[in-house]
Amino acid sequence: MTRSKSKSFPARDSYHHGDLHSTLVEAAEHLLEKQGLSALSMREVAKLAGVSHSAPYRHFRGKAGLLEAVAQAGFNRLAVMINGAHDAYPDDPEAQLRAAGVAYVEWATENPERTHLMYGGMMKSEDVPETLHACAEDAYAGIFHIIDEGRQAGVFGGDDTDSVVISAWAVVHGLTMLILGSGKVNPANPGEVRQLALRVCDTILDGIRSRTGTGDQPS
Amino acid sequence: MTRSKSKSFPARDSYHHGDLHSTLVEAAEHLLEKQGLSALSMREVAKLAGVSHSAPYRHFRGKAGLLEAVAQAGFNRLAVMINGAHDAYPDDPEAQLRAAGVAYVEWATENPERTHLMYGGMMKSEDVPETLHACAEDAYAGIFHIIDEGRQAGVFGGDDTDSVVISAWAVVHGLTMLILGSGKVNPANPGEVRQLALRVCDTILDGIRSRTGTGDQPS
DNA sequence: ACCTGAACACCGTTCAAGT
DNA sequence: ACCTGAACACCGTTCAAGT
Repeated sequence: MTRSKSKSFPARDSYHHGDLHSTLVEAAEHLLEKQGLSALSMREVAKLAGVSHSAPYRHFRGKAGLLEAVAQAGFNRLAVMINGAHDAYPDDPEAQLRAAGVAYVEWATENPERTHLMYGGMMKSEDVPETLHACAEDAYAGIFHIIDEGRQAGVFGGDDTDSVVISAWAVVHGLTMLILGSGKVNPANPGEVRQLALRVCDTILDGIRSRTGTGDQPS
Repeated sequence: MTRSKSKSFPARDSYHHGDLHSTLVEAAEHLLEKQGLSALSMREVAKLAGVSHSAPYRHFRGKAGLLEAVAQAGFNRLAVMINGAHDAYPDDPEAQLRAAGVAYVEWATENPERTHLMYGGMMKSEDVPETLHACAEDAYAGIFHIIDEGRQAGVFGGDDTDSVVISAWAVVHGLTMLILGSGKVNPANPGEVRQLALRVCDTILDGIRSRTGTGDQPS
């Protein structure tokens, strides 16, 4: 059982590793979800990737740089999910928002360590790099797009789109944190997670729906 | 500048330390907010408290135990704030909820590292101890109390109190995480934080207000 | 250009020994 | 009962040297 070459992280066929950069990111994601952030060591990641413990430093600016790459990948995934929800329900902003919310909560509760990482659980907020903010911005833009279209169609109200977006994102993300942290809900029970997510989405929809109900609104 | 005895963490006057337990918690809180979680070491906490690096192990079950105590203190603080908001606005559930929400967001943005710690950013969720859940439960009970009274008074609607509580807590906590993690808002600008918190509270209040508006509701 | 292995300073934790 | 200091295994990071 000397798992020196696992299926997911194959050994290279030469002195140089073909694509060590992404191999390291995958290894880090794997160890992160398996052992938790506090037990994640650079040396273990390198060992799992099949290289010496100093090799990663040619590809990332230390441990923080590697974790930053993992967080970025998470935000990119989020943006893809949100845009997918938008495209799946054309001309139905409520359904788009519900689908995006449920997908977010489901993914995040299935990948708790990555989620915590993405929201800065391990770096002093001052030195969170700008590239990470840019990735979060992409996901934010997806929600903004859904809500902005919904407001133009007269489905959603609110004074300005940004504050509606913030409220919508906040409930969904807050629910996720409560599920992960409270012990009141078993994250491994997909039905319960989904039901909670739907309920919370409905509450926020009740809060942001246009009050006129006619489809047009005061300029 | 050999700050071997600071004002906040005074040296003891004998071989035994009078109250090392709480001195260590205070030292940990201080270093946590100053340097961030990843830079917090047990040895530094001990040095700041003025004892040898092995002394803390008589009082806490390792580093995890010390951080657990810090997180517990945070939840207790939260519960006090929520109950304070309740008592400050008798018979006005909307004002109670707004006050609790704003107080929460303000405290959490001023103490970002402690907040991340409380929500499990550094422990595998499986082994978050039961005592921590109990403290979170106290804070949860405070919100529950406000919303339950509001529902009985006909101010709030919803199918069951728990799901309303979850939505309310989620927006507020989610907003906090967004402020800390997004870089879109400067947490050091109290006016902006307060304004955002109020807007988000109003959105959720719009979502949970009773639809009858008369003060009584179907049993 | 990319990877290795020795080296350094640090860390968490334990345990016999001191007061 | 509480605290110390040496000890151990580990970690992040650097750097001359190898391919």
